[in-house]
Amino acid sequence: MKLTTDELILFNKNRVEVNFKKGETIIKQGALAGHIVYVKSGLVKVFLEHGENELILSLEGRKKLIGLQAINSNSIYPYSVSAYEDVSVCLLDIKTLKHIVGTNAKFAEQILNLIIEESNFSHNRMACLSLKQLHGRFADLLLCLSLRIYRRKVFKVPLSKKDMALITNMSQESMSRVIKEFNDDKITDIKGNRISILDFEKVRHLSVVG
Amino acid sequence: MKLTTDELILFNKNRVEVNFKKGETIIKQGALAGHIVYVKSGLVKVFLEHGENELILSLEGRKKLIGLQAINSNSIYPYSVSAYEDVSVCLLDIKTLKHIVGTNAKFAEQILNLIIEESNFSHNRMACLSLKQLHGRFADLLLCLSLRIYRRKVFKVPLSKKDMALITNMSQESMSRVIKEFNDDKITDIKGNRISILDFEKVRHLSVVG
DNA sequence: GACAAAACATGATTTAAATCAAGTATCGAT
DNA sequence: ATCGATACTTGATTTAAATCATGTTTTGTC
Repeated sequence: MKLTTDELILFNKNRVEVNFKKGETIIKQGALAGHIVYVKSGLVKVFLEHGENELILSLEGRKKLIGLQAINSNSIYPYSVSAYEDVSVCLLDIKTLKHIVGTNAKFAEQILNLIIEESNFSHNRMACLSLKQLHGRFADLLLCLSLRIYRRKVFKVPLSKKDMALITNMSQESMSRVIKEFNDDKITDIKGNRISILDFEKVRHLSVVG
Repeated sequence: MKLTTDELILFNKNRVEVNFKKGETIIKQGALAGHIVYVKSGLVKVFLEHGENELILSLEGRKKLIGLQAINSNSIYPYSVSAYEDVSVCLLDIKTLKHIVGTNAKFAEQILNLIIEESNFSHNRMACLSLKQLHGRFADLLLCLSLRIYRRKVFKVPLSKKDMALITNMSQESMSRVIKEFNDDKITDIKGNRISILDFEKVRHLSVVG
């Protein structure tokens, strides 16, 4: 999503640039929100901490705003965010943002649109996780990486197989088997952390049929 | 959620009251959004249509606003809504609402808060569906009905066992067995469409442990 | 009230996927 | 280069829950 002039002005006034190392926590669920995060580079995961388990809500890459949900009454982050690789971000003071949202209706409308978009994305992910099985879920991850994050058919990911298993809500062993099948069927060519999508239509089909 | 003065003024100016019969579609996913729905009475389901399947996003009862996600750029409803029983609603013209959102920042902020709240609810539901198993999911349904919708421990629902199975994403047969177990263990007393929660703490516990 | 049609219950079987188990490959540190 | 640790693979077993199959109860209709 492109940023508007309003948002760019805001950025230039209040930005603090920070780098996070691989594995570091960028946003902690439950903490009082001090800022919204704009990802300049690197891949991050947005996730719910739920007792022992975690549920990954989304992967986000460059040019994404994260933490907008904390612009609410209590200013508590409703999820955690951590870095899959070294990440560079801008931190935007949440009070400033809240002030602008409360006074500039056009700006508020745009933030609203961003959150609605995320809400729809989240609903789709819910459908993916609860209606599809292994192959469909992995196909969805491939589509997400290829279309939303890297915008190519061949790319390197900072994700281990274990990470991918967590994202698609399956066991590590199942992940291994699914990848093997995709490779054997010439749908993908996945070696180490290099992913090549060979048959995009088949991936899309598997995503649809579940 | 209580409505503010602003919202009430809006209501009084633009409301059209409509009744829907059990089973009727109130909002159709993919359609151009003409209005936002305020539920005056009756239980409705909000759901994604996903090929043959459907994924129930939430149950909503009286005093809820539904369809806020359609206040976005393209004004397309991102989900369907239908009536579990005879339902009485107010329809609010979406153009009017959009206009107010675009000009009154305080109002926009409130809508934003509502959508953020729904977004958090939705994330929790995602966690429920993908991390918990049968008993935990059913416990969550009981908590939702008892705390969010009816605000009592004994209530009648317009839901068949099949409906409840769909909501908790399990088969009808599993639903039967889970209910039997809950009744046998004196956690609930469910007969026909009357639900009594006998041991609230146990329900809460089952919801937590999954 | 009789009948068909749903809704519901329950036991047996099957299935998808997790877990368990045992291995190999890869990576990082010394 | 060696060692240990971690990541990954792959087959065997187990498990949760769906499906299948059948029976029973409830509901609505004429």
